[in-house]
Amino acid sequence: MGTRKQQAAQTEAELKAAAIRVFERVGYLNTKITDITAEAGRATGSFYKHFASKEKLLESLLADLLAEGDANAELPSHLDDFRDREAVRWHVAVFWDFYGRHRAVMSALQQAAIVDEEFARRSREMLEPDLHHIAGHLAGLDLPGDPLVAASFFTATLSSVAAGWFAGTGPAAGEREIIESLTTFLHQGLGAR
Amino acid sequence: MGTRKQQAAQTEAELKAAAIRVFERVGYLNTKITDITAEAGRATGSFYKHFASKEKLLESLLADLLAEGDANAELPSHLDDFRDREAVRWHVAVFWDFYGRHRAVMSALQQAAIVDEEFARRSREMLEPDLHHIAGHLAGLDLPGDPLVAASFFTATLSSVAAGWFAGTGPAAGEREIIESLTTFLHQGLGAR
DNA sequence: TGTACATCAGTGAACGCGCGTTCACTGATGTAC
DNA sequence: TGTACATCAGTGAACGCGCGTTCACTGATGTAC
Repeated sequence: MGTRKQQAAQTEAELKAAAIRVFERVGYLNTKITDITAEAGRATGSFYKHFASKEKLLESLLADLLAEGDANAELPSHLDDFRDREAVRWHVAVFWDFYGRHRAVMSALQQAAIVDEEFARRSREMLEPDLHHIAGHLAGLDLPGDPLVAASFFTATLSSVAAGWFAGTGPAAGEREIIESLTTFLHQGLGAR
Repeated sequence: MGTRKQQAAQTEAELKAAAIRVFERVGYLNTKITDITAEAGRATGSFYKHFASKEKLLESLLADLLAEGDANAELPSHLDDFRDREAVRWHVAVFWDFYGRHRAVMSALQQAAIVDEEFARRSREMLEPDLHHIAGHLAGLDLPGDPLVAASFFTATLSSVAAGWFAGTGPAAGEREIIESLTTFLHQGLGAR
C-alpha cells in the first residue's frame, strides 16, 4: 500500500522544510539548490524529482500559504468597522501572526518579486483582494484621501513594519508594544477621531 | 593638459549614467556588467579600469547621492515641529523629491541590501541619523508609542509608499494627491489633534 | 506464497552555460632630452 | 620644435568558477502470473 508514494511525499515535505530553514538563514536569493538538499541530508539530484526549479519550489510553498490564507477568510465574521480601534487592532494582530508564522516564505516572495517579473505580477494580484477588503472597512472615517489610497497606506505600513521587525532591522521593541503602537498609528492615520 | 584624465573621468561618468539607466530598466540585481558597458557603448574590460566590481560601482553612486544628501542638510533651518501639519508636509515633500530624483540608486541600494550583508549594515547606518532626526521633531505630540518607534513608522511608511509609487506598483494616483494624503495620514498617525 | 520482471525514488558525478574577471594588445597622450 | 620612449585608457577575446541541471546507475517497492 503506497509506501513508495508516502516516502516520496515525506521527502518532498522535508525538502520544503529544509528550504524554509535555509531561506531564514541566508535569504531566498542567496539560496542554492545544493544548500537545500544538503540541509535536508539528500543528494542534489533528489531535488529535481520533486521540483522543476527553485521558483517552482517557492510556488509550492506559496500554495501552502494561500491554503491557510483561505482558511483564515472562512473565520467567523470579524470586526469590520475601522472607526472602532478594536477592529484595526484585530486586523493588525491577525496579519502580524500570519507574517510571523510564514516570515521565511513571505520574505522569499518579496525577494523573488524583485528579480522575477512573473512573481511580481502574482504578488500584486495576491494582495489586491486584501486591499479592497481593507478599503471596505473604511466607511464613515474621515479618510486622508481616496479609500484605495488610504488602504494602500495601511497595507504598506503594516507589511513594511512587520518585515522590518521580523528581520530584526526594525526598532528594538516588544511584539505587544509594536502591535499596540502600530494599531494606534494606523487607526489615527485613517482619520478616526 | 590632463586630456587623458579628463577622458577617463568622462568615461567613468558615462558608465555610471549607463548603469543608472540599466538599473531603471531591469533592476540592480538583474544587471550584468556587460549590460552596463553595452549601454555605454564601451568594451567589457573598460568597466574594470574604473570599478573593481558592481558593488564598488554602487558604492560610488551612493557616494554621489550622500554628497547631495549632505548638501540638503545644510538647507536653511526647516520647519521642525510635527504638531504643525506644514512641517510634516515639508519633510514628506523633500523626501519624495529626493527619492524621485534618485529612484534608480535608492532601489538599487535596497536590492543590494537584500543579498549583501555589508550593504544591509551600511543602509541601516545611513538611515539611523534620519530616524533620530525625525524623532527629534515629535515633541509635544500625543505619540502612539516610543518616539523611536513612532519615527520608524514614519520612515517605513514614507519609503515604502514612495518605492511603490515610483515603481508603478502603488495605487494609481497623482503625485500631489499622494503627497497630501500621505502627509495627513502621517500627521494624524503621529497623534496630532 | 514464490518468482521474475517493472517501476520509480533516490544518488552523486559529470556536464555545460552564464557571466565575472583577466590579459595581451592597440593607439593615443604625456614626458624627457 | 622634433624625436624617441613611457604611460595609460580602452579593447574584446579567452579563461575559469559557480551552480543549475542532467543522467546512468542502484536498490527497494510494486505487479503479474
